Amino acid sequence: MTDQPRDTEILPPRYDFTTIEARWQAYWLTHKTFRTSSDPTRKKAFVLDMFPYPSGAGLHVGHPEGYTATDIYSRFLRMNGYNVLHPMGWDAFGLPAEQYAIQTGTHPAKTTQVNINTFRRQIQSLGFSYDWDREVDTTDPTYYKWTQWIFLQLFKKGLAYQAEIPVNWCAALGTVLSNEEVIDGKSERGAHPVVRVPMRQWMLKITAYGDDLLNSVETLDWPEGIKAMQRNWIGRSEGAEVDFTVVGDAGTLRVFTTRPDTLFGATYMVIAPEHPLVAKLTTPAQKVAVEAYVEAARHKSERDRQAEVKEKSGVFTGAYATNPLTGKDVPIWIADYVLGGYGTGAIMAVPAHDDRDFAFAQQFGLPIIQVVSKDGTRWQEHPQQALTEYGVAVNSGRFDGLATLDVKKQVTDWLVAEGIGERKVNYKLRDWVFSRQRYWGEPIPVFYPVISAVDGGKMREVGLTASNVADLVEQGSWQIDYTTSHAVPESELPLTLPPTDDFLPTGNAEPPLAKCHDWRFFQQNGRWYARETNTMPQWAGSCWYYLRYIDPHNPDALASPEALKYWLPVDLYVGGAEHAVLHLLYARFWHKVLYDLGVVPTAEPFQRLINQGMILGEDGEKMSKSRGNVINPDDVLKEHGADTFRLYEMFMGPLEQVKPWSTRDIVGSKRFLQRVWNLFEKPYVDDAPDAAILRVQHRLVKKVTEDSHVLRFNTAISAMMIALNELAALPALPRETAEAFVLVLAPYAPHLAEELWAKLGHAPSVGLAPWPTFDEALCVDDTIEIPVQVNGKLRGKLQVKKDTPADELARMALADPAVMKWTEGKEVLKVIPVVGRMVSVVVKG
RNA sequence: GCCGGAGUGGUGAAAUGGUAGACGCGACGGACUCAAAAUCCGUUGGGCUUAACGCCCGUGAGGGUUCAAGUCCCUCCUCCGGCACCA
Repeated sequence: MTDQPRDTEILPPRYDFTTIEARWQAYWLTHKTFRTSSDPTRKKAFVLDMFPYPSGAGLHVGHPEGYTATDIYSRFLRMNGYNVLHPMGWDAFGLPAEQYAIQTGTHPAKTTQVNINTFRRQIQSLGFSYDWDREVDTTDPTYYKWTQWIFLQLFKKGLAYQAEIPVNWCAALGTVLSNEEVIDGKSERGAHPVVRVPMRQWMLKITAYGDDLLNSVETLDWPEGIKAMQRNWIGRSEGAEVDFTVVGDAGTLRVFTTRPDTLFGATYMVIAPEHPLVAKLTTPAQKVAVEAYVEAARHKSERDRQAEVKEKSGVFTGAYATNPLTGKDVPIWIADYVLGGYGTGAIMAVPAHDDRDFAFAQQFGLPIIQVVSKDGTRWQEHPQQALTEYGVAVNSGRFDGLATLDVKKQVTDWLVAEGIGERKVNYKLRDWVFSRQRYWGEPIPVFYPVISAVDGGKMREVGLTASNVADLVEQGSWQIDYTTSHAVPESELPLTLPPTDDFLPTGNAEPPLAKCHDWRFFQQNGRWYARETNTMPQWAGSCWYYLRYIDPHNPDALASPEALKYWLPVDLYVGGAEHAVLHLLYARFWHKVLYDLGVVPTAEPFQRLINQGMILGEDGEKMSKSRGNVINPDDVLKEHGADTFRLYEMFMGPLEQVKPWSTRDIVGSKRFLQRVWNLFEKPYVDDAPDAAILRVQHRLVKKVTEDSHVLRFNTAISAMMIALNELAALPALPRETAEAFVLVLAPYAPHLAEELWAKLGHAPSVGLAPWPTFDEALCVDDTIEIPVQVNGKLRGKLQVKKDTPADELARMALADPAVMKWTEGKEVLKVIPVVGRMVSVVVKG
């Protein structure tokens, strides 16, 4: 082994990816090869990745998948003359850094910087063509200045408000979570228990944009599934609110229904346990039972409630209300299958035509009256289930025989005319709980007056320190007047986080910032004020980062209007489907607010969206530490190099598809690059390629061009492999063909392409060289093979000139011996020649 | 239950309604080598066969449209993702 020195005269040098990749990565960085600037004279493309949260675990093999796709696309567009904005940044506020800080005592700012550096190094080692001068970091005060600025615009428009509402409190995380962050009654992060408790919170009125967010979903070039999820989450439903008069009491009980046509079948009513009228409606005889039920419902977790979907629970209040259509009195029940937070928190129950009401009525023996029928006939027996589909009205007095849609309209008209109801649209979407009781987030730029608990006057005491004020507030002799919120003046932004070491949660609902007295309390014109100590959720920074990329160093605006006009909207946005609701809905909301303010010129931020499919472990399961099936990108890079890694991830299958990693298969991509290297070790000739080689070349360029346009990178790579297989057989390589090959390879394996481009005698960078062209006519062989089918089965093949006309094809097909075997003695009914494609013969007998 | 998406060789996959399985992996056979690795060449959907020629079957199941269906239509099954007491 050791006594056999490598004979460099005979063996071609191996493809040395380590040296090549280091060389070109350094070149691109120092020369800022891919730096971008606005240029209104050029066509633009904004190609965006969902920026990562820089976790301590480092890059995952899932990250490079989307990043490689956008990088190939960006490089492809650049070579095709586009001015491409392709940036990267860090979504660096958030719970994990803070959790880590709590465990280790390391300040989150420090952890975050370390993690960002790791991520940047890893991302750069993949050779992506980002414009690093545009890197953004959501935790940078010059960045979050504008996050706070946007919050102030929301505040001024009345879209940010405080409310004392039941929120999703997660004790383990020490913070509240938005509805979107709670999955199955547990926190999205960490799966910790979540309970509903009332707390003062900052809210964003996303519901004000419900219709807008819903309607413009239609204009987006997004995957159908994501659009459906957005529609679903917004959950618009049209119906009516109806007043029922409570018996023996002048009051009314208002319900929301989407089926006013079934009012005749409303045989009882249900109010939520949280409903404000519970106490008033409950009769003395039922008081004990109702109070016990309400108390039990309050202590049920979300999870408990969901566990009993099949089994309903409830208690009769003792009260009755009058059905306005039938005039009959119906009992009012209280049950937790009616949600306090949706509609009016009360329903009219129509057990015959609603599954939930049916189950409840069955369980408690309440009457079930059919008022809709599929065919006009009535049930002869007790029904087994509710009929929820539309049909025609029965048992509905003057509406009998009318179709459901007509009954809906007429009943609603009647309710409106009588003044006991109105048309109403409801949304599942709730306002966004925007405050978090954590340290590592953007401070909410709001403050409140500190007032005396004794006389309510504003404090003018002199000679006090912030600590004194904190003590007085603690003792309760002074109070913070949360009802009077003042915005921090825009000129004072950013309101920076105090650099405290005491960032641990307080153990109760009070945020860590409350402990920073010198930051929290300040005096102005002799009066004391207290800053808001809640911070913003992680989603805030990611709601608008794509805008900052457009003009990242602008000190006077989040971005200049000219730059925004040039670059918006994002032409391609690639990221994981896990952000289908949260990030994409929030970002769209902020964008629409900014659009209404005239800050951004488009109604939607992300015109086209693609979700890359998850990369699974080799066992076909989701990668996770506990399964031990995690592939570390650093290891792959070290062993195979960045070009191989990129190529393999794209060759695995369609971008959108979920696919398992295969350590075995990746060698195929590496072999390909090695063989490309070997190909360019051949001598070059300057003669024009002959027709056969020219055909290989033009087919290659055509296929890669077309597939790159539509992001079908797997088939583009396959086309390169096919071309390589053909060219590898040649003794020498025509220069023209060699150059075309390097150029189409460049977006996919950029390091190797730069190396070969230099080897061909060109100056860098191949990434900025013009894309090669192809001639459709040169892609087709002069003679082509035409299959002949007889009765749908392949029976023969014709070798013909490519332009052979239809009648000639038909004649040749019928004269072909292989075909004649199947037509002999049979009647030829029809011959269908398709020029350049095939001939189909139909025979009988 | 509802909403999305997908079912093709041993395997990742490919196929404007027009020769199903390109390309890659693996496997098998061969070359090179003392040998191995690497590399190169060949074969590789299943079955039948007089095995050179050739035939039958085959894209989750069943129907339909068409000269022609993996592709379009209907019914069903399975898997994946999301939502789920929202009246």
